[in-house]
Amino acid sequence: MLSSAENLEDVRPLTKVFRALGDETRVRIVALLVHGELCVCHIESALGISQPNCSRQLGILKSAGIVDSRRDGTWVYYRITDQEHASVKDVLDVLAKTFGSERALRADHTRLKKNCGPDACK
Amino acid sequence: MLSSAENLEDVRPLTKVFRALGDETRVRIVALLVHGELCVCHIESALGISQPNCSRQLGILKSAGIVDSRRDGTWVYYRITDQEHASVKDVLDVLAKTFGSERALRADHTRLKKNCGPDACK
DNA sequence: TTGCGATATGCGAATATCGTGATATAGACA
DNA sequence: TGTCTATATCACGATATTCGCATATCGCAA
Repeated sequence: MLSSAENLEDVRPLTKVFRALGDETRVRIVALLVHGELCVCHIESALGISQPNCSRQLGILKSAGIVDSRRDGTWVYYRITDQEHASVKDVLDVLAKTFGSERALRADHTRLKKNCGPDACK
Repeated sequence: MLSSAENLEDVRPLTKVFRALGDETRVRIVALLVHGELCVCHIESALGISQPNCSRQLGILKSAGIVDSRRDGTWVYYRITDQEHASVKDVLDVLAKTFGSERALRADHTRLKKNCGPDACK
C-alpha cells in the first residue's frame, strides 16, 4: 500500500487482529476461550463445525497472536494469549467483557456443557 | 454457517465492525476521524490514495455503521458515528484512545496539515 | 513395530475483496 | 441551459478467503 513504514507500524498490529476477528466462527471461538482454555474437540463440537475447519480457524487466530496452544498428550488446548501490545489487549478485553457472561452465545455454551463433562479428554 | 440465530445476534455486530476494520487504509481513515470530521478530499490527500479508492473505503466504513456523512454543498464530511451497541462502542473507543495522540500516524497528520489550511473546502 | 485417535495441512472450487480507470451523479454558479 | 468541482459507482482483472475432502502428522498404547 501507499502508507509509509511509520504509519504501518502504528496500524498493522490492530489491523492484523481485526482481520482475524472479522469472521463469525472465529469470534465465537474467542468468546468460548474467554472462559478458559479448551481443547480442539470441545470447540469443534460446541460450535458444530468440522474438525479441519476448527483447526484451521484456530490456526488463523494463532498466527494473528490472539490465541496460543499447548499439547497434552494427543490433545491440544487453546487459550487466549496475554497481549503485550496495549491496543490489541484493549480490543481483546472488550471481547472478554462482551462474552464474559454465558448469557451471550448460550447455544454454544449449552453444547459445550453437554458434550464435555468434567475431565473429558482425559 | 451453522451457528444458530441466537448466536448470530450476539456475534454479528462485532464481526461486522472487525471485518470493516481489517484493512490498513480503513484503520488509517478512522484514526484521522478520531480527531474530528473531515471531508473526502482531505482524507484522500492525507492518505495519498486515489479518489475512487477513498470513496470506496468510506462507503465500506459507512455500511458497517462506523462512520456517517453529511453533505455541505459540493463536499461530503465524514465523522465517526455514535454507537448504540455497547461492545462496538468499546472497540471504537480503543481506536480513539490509540490514535487520539497525533504522534501516532504522524505522516498522515503531516500531509493533512499541509494540504488543508483553515477553512479549506470553503 | 503397528494401529488408533486427535489434530494439522494440502489441494481445489466457489466466493469475496482490492484497486484502477472510466463513467455517473450531485451541487454551485454563470 | 451548460460547465466545473467533488463525490460516488460501475466494470474489470488480480489477488485473497473460505470450506470441504483427502491425507499427513503427532502421541499413545499394545
